[in-house]
Amino acid sequence: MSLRHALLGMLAYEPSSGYDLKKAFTRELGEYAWHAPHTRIYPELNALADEHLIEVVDEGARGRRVYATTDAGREELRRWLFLPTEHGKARNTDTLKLFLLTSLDSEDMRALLRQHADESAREVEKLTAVVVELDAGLKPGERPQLGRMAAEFGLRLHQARRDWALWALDRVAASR
Amino acid sequence: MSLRHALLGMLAYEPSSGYDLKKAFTRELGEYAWHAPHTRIYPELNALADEHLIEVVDEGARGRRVYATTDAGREELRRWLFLPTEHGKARNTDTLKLFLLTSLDSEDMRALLRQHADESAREVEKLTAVVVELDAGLKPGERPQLGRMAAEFGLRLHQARRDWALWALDRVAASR
DNA sequence: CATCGCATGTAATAGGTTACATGATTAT
DNA sequence: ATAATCATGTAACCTATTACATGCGATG
Repeated sequence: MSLRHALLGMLAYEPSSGYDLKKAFTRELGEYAWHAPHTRIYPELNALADEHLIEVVDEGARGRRVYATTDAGREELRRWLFLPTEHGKARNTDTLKLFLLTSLDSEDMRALLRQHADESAREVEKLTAVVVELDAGLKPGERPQLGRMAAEFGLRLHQARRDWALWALDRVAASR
Repeated sequence: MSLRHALLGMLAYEPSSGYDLKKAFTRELGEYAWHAPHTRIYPELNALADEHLIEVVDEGARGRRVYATTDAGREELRRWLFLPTEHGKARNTDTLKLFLLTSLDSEDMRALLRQHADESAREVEKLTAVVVELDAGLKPGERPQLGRMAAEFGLRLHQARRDWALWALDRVAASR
């Protein structure tokens, strides 16, 4: 049940409406960490509010409700964040596809590795540009920004994926 | 619906029983790519067999059924593997935890980054040992092994995570 | 002959996806 | 006025988790 903690964390970082959160999920968060459609976000917000882990701090036009994490919510978030990593419960489609490569014949395998290397290389380019842009507008002494951390993380992850794919291509070529 | 493709791929790589697959899911596959409990594996195997994407190739003691991927199954697997990566649908608890760091105060944040860096460093050590062992027993010209590819991938991923956490620690220290 | 691991399953519940739905406000 | 976007929801269906359950075969 990570969705509730994602919401708790995002609302602790910055009070937002369900609609705001929905948009955040379509950005960095949905790309690398966690995705949820609005049809899950709204019910979960209502449940969290019922349990007093979040609360309405503002109401706007069109029934807009801005939530923030309560003290109880922050405690629950902190508890969850410090929980040790659970092993052996991965669920990552991209990684799965890389693993299943070995069930293809060599030609298909090379083609797919090439595709993965190219895809990751493109992501590296894109994220490098994002990082340059973010760093240009940085004021010294500011608090660490979610977006900057996320971009750096994505960058390093894609570099690793790209390098792995190139390594694997070499390996397939060598074993002919 | 990645589970069916995970099964299709594993059975294409090597014919196995549901019990064999269950064990594979608790190893590399479940650690990095995809996890499923036996209560999902068996019903899905039955569904795949009904659709003639896999078939029983052997029966053993205690009702053991060994399945293999059919030609139709291989086609479906290939189609899925070559599908372009879907963006913005991530679901990765570890990465989520890294992102939500920024909602903690600086002290907690440093402690958690330290924890993540240590955890990844331990994984790097573990996987380096695995890689050394696998390479020692390698015959030249053998077909690329699932385990070796997986270990290398995990190794590079954890190196990237560790380096990111160390980078983030530096950054938090600098912003004080 | 007891215990451990093999091997598969059902049922209840929780969580996630997709399709459908509605109304308010802002910009053109 | 009209379209686009804001803002939230329900319902049906599918997928996943957890608890419970059973019997066979090998090993000591």
